[in-house]
Order: sequence, then C-alpha cells, then structure tokens
Amino acid sequence: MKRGRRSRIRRDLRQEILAFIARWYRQERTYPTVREIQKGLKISSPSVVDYHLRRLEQEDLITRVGRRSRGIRLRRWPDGLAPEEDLIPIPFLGPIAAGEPIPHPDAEPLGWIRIPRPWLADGNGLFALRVQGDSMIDALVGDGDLIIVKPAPEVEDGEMAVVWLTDRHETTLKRVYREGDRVRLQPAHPTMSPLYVPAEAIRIQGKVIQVLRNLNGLPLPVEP
Amino acid sequence: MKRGRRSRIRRDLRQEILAFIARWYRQERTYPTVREIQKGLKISSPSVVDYHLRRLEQEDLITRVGRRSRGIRLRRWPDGLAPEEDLIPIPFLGPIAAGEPIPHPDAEPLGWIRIPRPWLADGNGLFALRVQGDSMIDALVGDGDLIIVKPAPEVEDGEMAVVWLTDRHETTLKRVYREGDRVRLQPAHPTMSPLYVPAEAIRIQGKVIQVLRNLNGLPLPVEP
DNA sequence: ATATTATCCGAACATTTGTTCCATGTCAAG
DNA sequence: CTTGACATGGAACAAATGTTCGGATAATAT
Repeated sequence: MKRGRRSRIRRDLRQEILAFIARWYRQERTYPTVREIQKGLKISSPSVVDYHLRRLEQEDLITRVGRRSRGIRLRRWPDGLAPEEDLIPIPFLGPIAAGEPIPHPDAEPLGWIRIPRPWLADGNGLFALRVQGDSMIDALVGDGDLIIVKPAPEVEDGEMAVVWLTDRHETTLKRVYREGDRVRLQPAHPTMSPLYVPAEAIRIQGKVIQVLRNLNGLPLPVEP
Repeated sequence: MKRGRRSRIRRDLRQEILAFIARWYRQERTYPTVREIQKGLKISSPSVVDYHLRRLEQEDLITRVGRRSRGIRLRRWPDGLAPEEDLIPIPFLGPIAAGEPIPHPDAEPLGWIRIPRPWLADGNGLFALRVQGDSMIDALVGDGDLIIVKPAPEVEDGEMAVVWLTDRHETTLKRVYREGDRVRLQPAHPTMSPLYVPAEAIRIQGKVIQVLRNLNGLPLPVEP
C-alpha cells in the first residue's frame, strides 16, 4: 500500500458533506452521487465519503435508499441551507378577543398558517391570531378574521397596532398617533371618531401587518 | 439473432414514457433511470427506452444531462401530471371602484396573484380585484384591499356578493337576502342599516370568497 | 407490390456508481 | 507512552446505468 503524505483530518468534514448535499440539491433539484461529493469537496477516496454518509445516517440526518444511484436523501436541512420555500409558516397562537390581552409571542403555537413569501417582507417573529367578536370592527376587522402581527413595543405614527388598554383591560386595533402626552387611537373606519388616552394607559403589543378573511363559511385553514 | 414473437408496436409509448417520468418525479422527487422506465412500463429493452428518449429530446419535451445517472429532465409537464403546486395563480383584473362595474371575468389579466391552495376550495374561474376607495367600507373592505371573487349569477341568501346596482350605476359588496320581490342588501358592519331594492334593480356579479389586506404600506404583490 | 420510415429487440460494451476491504494515520484520554 | 475511537487512503469488486450496434419487424407511403 502506497502512502503519500496524509492530509490532516478535517474535523468538520461531515458537516461539509451535509452542506454540500444541500447546496447540490438547491441547485440541481436532485441529489449528488458519492463521487460527485468526493470531487466537489476534494476528498481522496469514495470510501471516505461513504464512511461519513454512514455516520450521517446513524445520526438520522440523511437516509439512503437501497443501492440506487443518487440514493441520498436529506432528512433535516442544515441551517441556512433549506431550499427557498414559497410558503412561510407562521405560528398561530389562538383567538384574540376584546377583553383579553394577546397571547405571549413565545407561547406554544396551536397550529401554523402558511403565508406566501412575497406577501411578507420578513417572516421572522410574526404570529397569527384569530379575531373573535366584532370589537375591532372599526379597524375593518371582523369576527373570524385572521391577523398577522409583528411584535413591537412601539410603532410609527399612523401604523395599525394591537393596543392593550391598561385601564379598560381591552385589546383593540387602531392607528396610533402620539400627540404630546396623550395618544390618539384612530379607527380605520373613516366616520368613526378617535379615542384619546394618556400615553401611559396603553401598551403597544405589535403591528398588524396583514388581515386575511375567508367569506365562504370555512375559516382560513390552520394546520396543526 | 434470435427472434421470439414480437409484441405489437405501442403507438403512444412515447407519451407513456413521458407520463411515467412525470409520475415518478411526483412520487420520488427525483428522475428515473432508463432501466427503471423500462421495468415500469414492461419494455423489452433499454435501447427502446433510449430510442424514445432521444425522440423526446428532439421534440424538446425533455433534456438529458451528459452521461449522468438519472440525467433526464422534464421541460414541459404532460397534461394533468404537473406536480401539485402549493400556490394557485389567480388572474388580477384591475381596480374596482364604486362607480364602475367590475371587469369582465374573461378580460385580459393585468397580472396574477398566487394564493395558497388550501385557502381555496377550487381555484377555477376565480379572479382578483383591488378595491379603490372607501365605498365598500361597510362590508369591512377598505381602500387597497384585494378581493378574490368567484363569478356567479346568483348567490345563496346571506352570502357576500359583488352587486351592481343598475339604477345607481354602482358596484358594492353586501350580503344578499331575497325578501319577496325585493332584496335586502345587508352591510357586514353590524350597526349599518340595510338597503332595500327591487329584485330587478340589482345584478349579482359574483361571490366574494376572500379578502386580503396588507397594512405595512406595500399592497399585496401582484406578479405580471 | 415495393420502398421507406418508424419502431422494436437482444446483446454487448463502456462508464458510472455504490460498496467493501484492509492498512494506516490522527487525536484525545488515561 | 499506550490505548482505543475516529478518520483517511488506495484499490478493487459488484452492481447500476447510459449507450451503441446490427438486425428484425411493423406501419405507412408510393
């Protein structure tokens, strides 16, 4: 057995291989062969690749189907390398009614609703709530509507916000305008008159960035 | 050369192969090998498959990448075998304002908006309109909202419909209730009072099955 | 009928690809 | 240092896969 100079052990070769598979899939929409991985990562022998693939399989990160060519399948996507999804899952945190504060954003989601990516500038941190009752009707939000909320302690003047009124123990949706030491809460409905409250009597919970409503009976589906 | 009994020529074998590739891809998310096609369609020799694959390539229905295994790629999906898309394109027909009738459903679309499949019972025949102005505000539909409409000459009692008022030359959204020879048009807003008109003074244009609203400035994107 | 074209068939060849074997090297713990 | 787990290297085998070739048959045009 010949032995040239050994290259040093690559401590994270396993992760490199995983990432390579993911990148390959993203570009080619198919999985690489053992030898394509070998060449792509300049590994000296297919047996090394095979060795790591077995390990990855033990760790449940990939599966291999039989002896078929290109039989590698990713079970989990390495961070940041998941293929671009068209639909972004937003956690659904439950109903929201006038008399109750909104659920904590980190609460265990009751389900997920998937929103087309182009509809959202950034899906991060968003959550969805189902509106109960007509209390937000002057924000043009009716019973059963689904709202997508971005948590935020403050909002720009004029933005539609989820507001918790500390003294009334009420949640509402209003456009918020700061006016000195008080705040004007303006309904979306043009003929409704605004509400003025002291600045310390409200807590901004977040911005409403989207309202979704289905009219034909069934509400927008939330997947478990 | 031996010669057993020949099987009759399969006149549409080429199409069968194409369909087989599509089915295989739908299920496996990868492309079949020549011999997998051969076995799947009970073809006597891989050369027959190869022969048809060349033809399909000439017809620009598939591509083949080099000598790589599983190197077939579909260029067009045979009818009815396209993979299930998560997003259904709905034609966007333009703005709708109080004073104008809605565009004809068959009009040339100005763009497309893609709606998640689970949100729609059936995407067939639907179209999207952008609401202009506040004239439909008592249906909880505001300026800039996008509505998804299913064309229909009639609606069930209580359904939200796009209604053309023939004498006023106005388009509105209302819930429709038949009451003898007149019709009650009920706003979605609970405090607004209904409008009563003679049955012949309205034209039902369709049902509103969805309302979509983006609050953070940008309207829901319509792709050209 | 004859000619022409399209299709099929079996076999074999040439690569590609998955897999195994065994020797050897690397590294950290004891 | 010794040990053991982990990792690498080279080679070869076996199976799979893509491809070619010559000839046959079937369908269609002339």
